[in-house]
Amino acid sequence: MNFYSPAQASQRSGFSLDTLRYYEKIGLLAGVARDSAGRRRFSDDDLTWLRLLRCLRDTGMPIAEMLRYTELARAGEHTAAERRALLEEHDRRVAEQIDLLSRQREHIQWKIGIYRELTAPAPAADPVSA
Amino acid sequence: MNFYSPAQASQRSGFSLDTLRYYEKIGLLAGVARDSAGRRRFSDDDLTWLRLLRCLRDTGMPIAEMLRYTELARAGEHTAAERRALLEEHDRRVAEQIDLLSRQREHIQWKIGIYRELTAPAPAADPVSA
DNA sequence: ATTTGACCTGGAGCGCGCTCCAGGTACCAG
DNA sequence: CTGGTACCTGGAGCGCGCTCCAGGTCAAAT
Repeated sequence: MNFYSPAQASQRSGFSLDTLRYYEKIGLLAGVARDSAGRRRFSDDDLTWLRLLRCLRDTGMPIAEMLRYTELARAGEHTAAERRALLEEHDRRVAEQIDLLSRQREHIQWKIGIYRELTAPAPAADPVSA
Repeated sequence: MNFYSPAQASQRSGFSLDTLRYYEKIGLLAGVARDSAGRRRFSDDDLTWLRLLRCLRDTGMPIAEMLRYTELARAGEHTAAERRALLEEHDRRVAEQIDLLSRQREHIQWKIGIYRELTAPAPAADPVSA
């Protein structure tokens, strides 16, 4: 069982110190241990949980929904099916998101193509070289 | 040369009426024609421009940067290289974004996999059926 | 003994991107 | 003439997700 200081947890999770405190405050992160001076000591489990939160945030899940998931997780094994459904739903949205980005990216690249023709030979990607 | 009412422009662009007015106010959309009563009449060119804005927004470009692009576009042909650079930069970010989403999606799917084993036979995707 | 630095708390503030509202105008239908 | 509807304006307000701040505690280093 390793323990991590707030600074280490921040670095490993990619959340800022303030965000870690905020997440604990709103209930996304519970039961973080404290040392005698009241300072947080994050466990490996905490970090694993943070990695999941990071994943959900990165993929655009709103905090309210992460909270829902968190509460289900805390409620016990019998909520597993619901948690699974929640993640599957989210996964579908992520797939759509990727799809939209890919399609819009084609539009961008088509536009870039127009500029490539317009700006002719293309003088390397260095605007200062001239 | 077709013209479109605000409602039509909204529907075709996917931006709300308020957003269209807002975009015009901040300068993302300029030179929209008006009828005798002062109502906007969007042209095909306006809609083409809106489609580009929609594309940039969907891919996460901040408004400040769209504004920059807009100003370059208005400044004339000689800014083409800079506009191209801007889009290429954005395209790279979009690629990264897609990449991140794809990687995080794997994490989600791995997690779903765990729930699949946990919740056993999987009773079709219908939480009400039981 | 004091300084430094990492951490604590509660609560205010912020940046973004809209979204809503009040109050008004112009046109069309009955 | 009366509604009704679609639009107009300027400006206030909002939801989200942090982020910052003031004022304080503790422990190790000098």
